Amino acid sequence: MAQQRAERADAVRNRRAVLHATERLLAEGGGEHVSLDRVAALAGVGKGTVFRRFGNRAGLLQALLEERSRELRDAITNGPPPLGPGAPVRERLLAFLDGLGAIAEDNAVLLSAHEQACAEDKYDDPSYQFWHRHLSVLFAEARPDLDADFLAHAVLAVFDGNLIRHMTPPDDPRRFTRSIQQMATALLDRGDHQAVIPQPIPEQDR
Amino acid sequence: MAQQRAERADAVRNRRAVLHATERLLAEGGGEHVSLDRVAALAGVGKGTVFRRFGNRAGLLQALLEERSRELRDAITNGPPPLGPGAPVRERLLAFLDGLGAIAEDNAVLLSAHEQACAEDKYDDPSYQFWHRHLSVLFAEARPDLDADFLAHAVLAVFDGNLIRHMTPPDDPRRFTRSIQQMATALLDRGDHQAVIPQPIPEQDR
DNA sequence: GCATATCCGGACTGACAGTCCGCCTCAGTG
DNA sequence: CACTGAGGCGGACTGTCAGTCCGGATATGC
Repeated sequence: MAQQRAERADAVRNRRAVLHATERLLAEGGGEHVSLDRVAALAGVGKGTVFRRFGNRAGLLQALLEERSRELRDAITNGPPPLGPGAPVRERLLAFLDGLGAIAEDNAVLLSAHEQACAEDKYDDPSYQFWHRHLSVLFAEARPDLDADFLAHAVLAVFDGNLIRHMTPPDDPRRFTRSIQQMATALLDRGDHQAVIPQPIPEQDR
Repeated sequence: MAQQRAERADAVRNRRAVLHATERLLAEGGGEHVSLDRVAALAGVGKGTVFRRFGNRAGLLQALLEERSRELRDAITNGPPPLGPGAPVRERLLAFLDGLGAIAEDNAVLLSAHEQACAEDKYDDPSYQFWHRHLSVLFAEARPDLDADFLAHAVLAVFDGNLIRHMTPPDDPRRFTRSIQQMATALLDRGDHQAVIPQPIPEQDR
């Protein structure tokens, strides 16, 4: 039922080659220069093969993204706390943002290219829906007074490849993750006391 | 100095015609179908004219967006409170989000098309920088303990045409604005009830 | 009127996503 | 091994689009 017949050996080989070629092109040139012609050429396969495997440009990039995030997905579903079930909401949320932030920082170019290719249907992508549901549940639990569904979308909207590249200085590759964790923390804190430790910081002008 | 010579009358007429044609195409078809060929044809001008006026696709859409938001920009800089200077931070932020939210809700398709066309250089766009600076100043004042620069980017990241279309039900066109106001409010509230002295707001520099 | 700086139109180029179909190869069978 | 056909393969082909270019038209100042 899962598969009537195993995938043919050459098909498997080609799928790997295409993904690998895509990685290489993304790594060397800017994400815009990754045309499917070039991917096919570098992978040593025909263009038709790329489309048969991945459907379209968005599908190819999505497959790559999925590969990079499968581990995190599994850890959230089945792994030990704080990523997996069982930890307090706050710890779980921070662990999740740490994981997703790392992936995003490491793959900002891929992320940009994917956003570019996806256009509308980004929100139907199963990966997106997984992250959204996870965040949504956490927010709903911690802040039933807010619109958790919206907050989940809002947090994910910040995982924008271009934005990440724009705000990540070379000497501080994890600035993005720290900042979004700080923002999420601020969102979790209700009007009542606790945490955050307000730093004096008199004021900042720019 | 402002202009060595006034713009020629036909040039002005054509610019209007092109912008108007773009509006019409955006309004009837989905944003993706607004090719510059079509815009030129509908406007009754040559393609070259469109490019001479607006530089490229992104420039055209940006011009349209700027037209739709000029009023809000002016109100923030020179208008009366709560949009303009003088109101407490919280009121000013909510008024701003109300205004920008309305524009975004009314122009979600245009917004999507612009994001698609802009790609990287969205963050260099003067309009974007204006909104960002405004938000950044407000956040810095209300929450000196947080990363105001990041928060401003994060809030603007949520103004995504596709996201807005995705989450706006036909019977509640202002859901987006309400939700983002709620989120911003949550971000302003410090964890403790430490008095946030409502300062008379000196003004913003630059 | 006349001169010329400016603008106009649309043919042209190059690049790309996605399709199609005849050929080839793998893998299962006897 | 030889056979066979389902499925995979390649790359030519199509349609579309952004952006360029230049000969010709025209508004404007004198």
